[in-house]
Amino acid sequence: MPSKLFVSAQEVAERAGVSRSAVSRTFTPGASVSADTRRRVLEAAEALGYHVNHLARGLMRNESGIVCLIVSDVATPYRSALLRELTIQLQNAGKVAMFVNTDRSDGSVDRALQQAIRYRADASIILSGLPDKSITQLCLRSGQRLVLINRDDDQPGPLKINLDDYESGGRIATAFVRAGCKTLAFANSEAGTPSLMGRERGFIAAATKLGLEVVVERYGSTGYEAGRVLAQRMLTRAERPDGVFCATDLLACGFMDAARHQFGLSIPDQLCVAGFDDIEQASWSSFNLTTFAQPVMAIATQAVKWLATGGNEDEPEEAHSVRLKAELIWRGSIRKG
Amino acid sequence: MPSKLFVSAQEVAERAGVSRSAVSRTFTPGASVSADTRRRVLEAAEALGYHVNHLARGLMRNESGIVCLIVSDVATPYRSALLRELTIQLQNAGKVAMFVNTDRSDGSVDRALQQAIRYRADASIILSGLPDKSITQLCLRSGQRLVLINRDDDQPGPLKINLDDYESGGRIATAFVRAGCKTLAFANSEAGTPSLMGRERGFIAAATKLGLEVVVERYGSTGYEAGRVLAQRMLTRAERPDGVFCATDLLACGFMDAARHQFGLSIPDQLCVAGFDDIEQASWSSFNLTTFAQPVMAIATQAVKWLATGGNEDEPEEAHSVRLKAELIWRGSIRKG
DNA sequence: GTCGCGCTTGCAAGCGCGTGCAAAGCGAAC
DNA sequence: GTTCGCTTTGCACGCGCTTGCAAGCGCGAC
Repeated sequence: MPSKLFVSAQEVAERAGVSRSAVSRTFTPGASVSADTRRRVLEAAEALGYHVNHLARGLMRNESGIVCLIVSDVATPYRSALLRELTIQLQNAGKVAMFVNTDRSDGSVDRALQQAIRYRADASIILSGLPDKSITQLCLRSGQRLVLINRDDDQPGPLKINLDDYESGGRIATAFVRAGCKTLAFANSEAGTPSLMGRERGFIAAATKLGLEVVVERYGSTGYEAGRVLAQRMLTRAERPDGVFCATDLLACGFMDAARHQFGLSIPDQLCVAGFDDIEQASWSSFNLTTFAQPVMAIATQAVKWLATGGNEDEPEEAHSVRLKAELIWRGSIRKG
Repeated sequence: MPSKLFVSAQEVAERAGVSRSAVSRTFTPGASVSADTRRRVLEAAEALGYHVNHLARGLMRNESGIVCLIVSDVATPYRSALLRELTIQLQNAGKVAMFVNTDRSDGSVDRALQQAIRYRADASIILSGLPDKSITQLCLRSGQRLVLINRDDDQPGPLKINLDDYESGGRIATAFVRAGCKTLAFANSEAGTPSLMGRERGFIAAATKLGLEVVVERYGSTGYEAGRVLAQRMLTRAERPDGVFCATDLLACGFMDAARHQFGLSIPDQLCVAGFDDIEQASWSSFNLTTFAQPVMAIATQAVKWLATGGNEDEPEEAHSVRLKAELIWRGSIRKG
């Protein structure tokens, strides 16, 4: 318990020889203060090291300026990239990011949202997991905005930002066929989130339409290790696939490493690989991975814009949903058709 | 401006038929409430969806529960790993993490600290950059704890957590010599932070003592691309180094990729490489990098412990400084001696 | 029956701030 | 000099909460 030593508006007022209201108004954009008063207040504030107490301000204004970011696996390249973009844009919008880490345990997201409520966050952005419907309702009733990124929930109210996962799956299938691949495969994790499943379904559908079957394997998380295991499973099959779409770049990295170092395969000559996310490592020359770029910046922009505009309650539900396009980044892990 | 719809203690009190104080006490650990009252309050709170307003609580208690994390380059593997560990441990300690992104611009860290002050953060943890002395003082005067990680500042007051960078440099020099390396080099960035320079100096000192000279190059940031450039510069020298210590793993990854794919060198046969940080990618089979592990967990533990114990003002200044050991992780990028 | 003790409970003050309201100040217009 | 209109200023209240204080209550001991 720190002794209360933060300097308050009262002290500034006394030093500047004005009323406390004058101090308050000086730090409230748009309030009516004469140039002279403002100057004296600012001088006193500077000298004393005064900074407006946003806790108290939030109490009055009923608007804390806090936005809660709810996310698991922060240390993952894609997640941390998105996080970075979000925090930067939030800062530029005058908000401050509060950060809650979730694990995969039940109710973890719910607890995170309760934390957001306790701090009266203006909004919460959910990058992982799905909250319980009741708590979502509580948030919305409390006037808290909600953004779901790649979550694909059907509750009305939150802003939902999604990608064209299904179509991307289709696009890459075509690319594999053009490259002359005969045996396609999809390497997925067991997570089974809507985005991952969308890619899978789109890939299978397009391949089928093109007259090719797709082998699907699902294992573990969306990380590097799972990619290695998937490679072991797939590359030992009687009919070895020669075109593999991995649900994420990390899976692809693990897959490629195993394919090359354990199976001695050459990419893209003997095996074509594609990923999804366009994490930094995808561009490293060890991988040189053809992949889909998550429009991280656009996602963040959309999310922050929604918070800023204060999105009307009465606008049509369609307005609460945004679909962005994942851009295909062509590198060297698929043969040129 | 959300209409005030958060439910307050008052409403809970009315519904439960008790006074507002009773509600407050129910949610204050250690306060005196009868089992019966507590039960009725909890029921009412549950029904109404009440959550204590931590903004108001912070105002009274003069303790917000907020800890501010100040960091640049969040999307970098090492940073995000540390961040992850910190947020998890903070959460377990009942704190909540507030997140401020800094760029490399002047005063960026100072602005971040001001943000921390505005929200009356109980503490700030600085992972990047260095604050101005005046603002550090202001923080301390205001009763805010400060933690500097790998920052090596000499101001008294903050807790300083550092590694044995110098000694690590020495250890790896020995390893190179044992592996039979004849021409050593140190690949550094231009950042020139104390930790990077410590590794450099320790490496040079040990190598010199062992009778070897060290070529030093510094370029760019601590990232992959800089590693590539450094490889280009170093591997085209007349006397090509055969043992290279890279200041960070990312540099090492870039260096290795260039060495293999551009110069056709085989690692560790023709070239030994070591890094620092032990980021996840270091363990990938494409790199299989011998490196030093940052004791991320221990760093976080130390930082959080310091916040919890409320560190006495009057304890000796030495207690404000912690030195941790980086563990050498032996993989395959250095020949066995 | 009375007293005293310990646990509960309500009252009220106050944390630092924003803001409506009315009084004050000031200059221009007549 | 008076009036009008606009800007600036201070007062006082309230945001939702914690907490010291004193009153209330139940109960066993005498």
